[in-house]
Amino acid sequence: MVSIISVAKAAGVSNKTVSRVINGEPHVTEETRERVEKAIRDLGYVPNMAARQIRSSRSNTFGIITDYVSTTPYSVDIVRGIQDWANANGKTILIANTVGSSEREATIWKMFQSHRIDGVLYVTMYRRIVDPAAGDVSIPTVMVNCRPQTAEDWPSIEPDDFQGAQDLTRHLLERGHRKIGYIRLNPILLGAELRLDAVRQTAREFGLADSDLSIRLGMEGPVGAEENYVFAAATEILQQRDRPTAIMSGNDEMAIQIYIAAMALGFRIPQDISIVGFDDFRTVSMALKPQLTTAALPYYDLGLQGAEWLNRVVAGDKIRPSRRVLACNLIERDSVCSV
Amino acid sequence: MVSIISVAKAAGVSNKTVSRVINGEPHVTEETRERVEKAIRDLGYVPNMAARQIRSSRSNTFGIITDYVSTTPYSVDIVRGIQDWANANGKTILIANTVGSSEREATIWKMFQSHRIDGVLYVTMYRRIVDPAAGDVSIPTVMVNCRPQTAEDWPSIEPDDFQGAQDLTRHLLERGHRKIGYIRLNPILLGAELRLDAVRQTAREFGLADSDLSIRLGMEGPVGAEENYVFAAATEILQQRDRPTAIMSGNDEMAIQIYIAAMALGFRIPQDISIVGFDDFRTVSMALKPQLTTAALPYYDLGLQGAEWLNRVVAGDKIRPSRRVLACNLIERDSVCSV
DNA sequence: TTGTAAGCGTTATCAG
DNA sequence: CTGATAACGCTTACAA
Repeated sequence: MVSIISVAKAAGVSNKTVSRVINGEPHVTEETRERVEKAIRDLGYVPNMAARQIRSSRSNTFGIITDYVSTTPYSVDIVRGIQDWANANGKTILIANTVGSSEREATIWKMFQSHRIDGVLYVTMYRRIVDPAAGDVSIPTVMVNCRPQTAEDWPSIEPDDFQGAQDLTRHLLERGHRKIGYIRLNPILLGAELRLDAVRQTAREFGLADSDLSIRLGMEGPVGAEENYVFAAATEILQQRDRPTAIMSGNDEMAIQIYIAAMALGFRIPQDISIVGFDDFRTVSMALKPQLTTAALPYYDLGLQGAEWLNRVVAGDKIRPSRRVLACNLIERDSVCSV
Repeated sequence: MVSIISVAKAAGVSNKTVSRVINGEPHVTEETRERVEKAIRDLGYVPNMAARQIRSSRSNTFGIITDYVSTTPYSVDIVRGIQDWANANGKTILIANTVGSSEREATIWKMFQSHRIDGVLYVTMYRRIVDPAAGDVSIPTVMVNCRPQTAEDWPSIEPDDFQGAQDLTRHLLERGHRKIGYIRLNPILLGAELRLDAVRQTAREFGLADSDLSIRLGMEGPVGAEENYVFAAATEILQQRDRPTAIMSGNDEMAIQIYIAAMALGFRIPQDISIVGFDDFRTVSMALKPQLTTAALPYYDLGLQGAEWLNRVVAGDKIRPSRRVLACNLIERDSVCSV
């Protein structure tokens, strides 16, 4: 492989001068610079990151450690956000998946160490509280879509499930819906409770009685192997005597079954029954007919801002507050109408 | 950071001996080994990959260059397969997305070079023929889910769309379906033609006339911004006088609209109309009610075997044939019944 | 403005 | 079986 020395020879200068040109340092004649640049081009020289790192002891690399994110369809946008930021800022990204194993997690931290990673983004697929097995390792870390169980040593950045569900509920209430069905997310998920609370609270603010809300459990059990009650729950809600005019789904995926349940009973969407989702998982929300009104999880921005934040932490900034929350914007499509 | 030298001092041996222990080389007394290992543990020593690489000139790193794969829900399993292999074999993975920009692609190849990557996995989200802008760079490469336009310099590994569609068609024909609707994938995709050909050919083999097949275009236009005719096409097919008893969908996602179209017309699935998908995109195929019978794209194995293959290429193996194809297995669920 | 020399943490070579 | 020493490609410190 062609090294800085061959370039120096070809250009008739010292290796240090080549280094200066490569790193855009000042104090190089325009003429020398051009000569060096020509030599670089002619020889096809590409700097060796490993050598650079070993000397400067900064790897310019961030690690992403995640449960399943990068291998699961749901939250890939977090990774995209991180990559875009890294890309724009000349950082390299290393991704590793724990797949839920804490043994594997320990291995990953070691691996990160051996690559002398500058910082870590700890990302989870579902928003949740975690207890990272970092062990003795101390690398600057920012948590994305999750937060630490114990002390707030590490900054975290999360979606605002509460506000998202609030907006969605208001959207319905402002369109005259006074009886609303809600099919709950798996209670294991942190978002489940927040979303449900928001629905309840907002309904109350608009003067609804608790009995105006038909709340049913949609899923239950360990993530990836849950029991699915959505279809049955939707069917039951829709067959009530004084049935709701709108159903809120714990997420977009569950909305598929609500659509099907509604149609099986002969209801038209949205004329007979309005439906909203949550997440804006587009493969579903845009494939449904009519397209689904939902609240978008700010995954891309979570990743982008998480990376940016980590960069600041690595640089030594002490940033407050150490917990940040990003809005879930309402995406209005065609599954809701006024009553 | 604690280096090999501090360990050597602590253990009272030379750096080379430490190196031997770390790399599991022979010719070290059991006793010496233990002393070194203790020192390593006590000091929390972790080898520096960059230093190792600089000396041995092998990075033990593979690069994944992809259009959108790792940032898009569809084919993340390819990446998972690669990561699992890498993980089991002590390789590091660098992922970069071109997002379709060939300018960006050139940058990525440079980046890979500067990390002295051992090999590249060129992965695409949809199966297609590509023309990699590797430029002058020559790193061992294996193509996954795609193949080169020109010479077959690079090995490729792809799903067998033809066989998958064939199995699906047979599955229907063997259950007595004699009139079949087919809603086509976007013709831009390589899989579209293969799947359609398989359907036509298989139907003919079973003695069906061309008129027994109702073939309609489901999508059209640039990927990511296509026109969607699925609902209309399904509705039209189902309203024919002598309507099909089964509809095959170009993929699982499109099947959502076929379900909805069928239900809107009052058909029950599968009693009145059987439906099959393609891909086994589980967020859809398992969320539908009844769950969708489909053919599974072998994404995980594509990744796993692609990585393994690349490893052999890097090691200098000349492997024939240079094009490999993996089966799309039929996944039988509940959306088909016999007539 | 440019060059020399040392050193980063490893592995390779070869001698003991 | 073990160790001294060179070498990898680069940056840093300092000298010219």
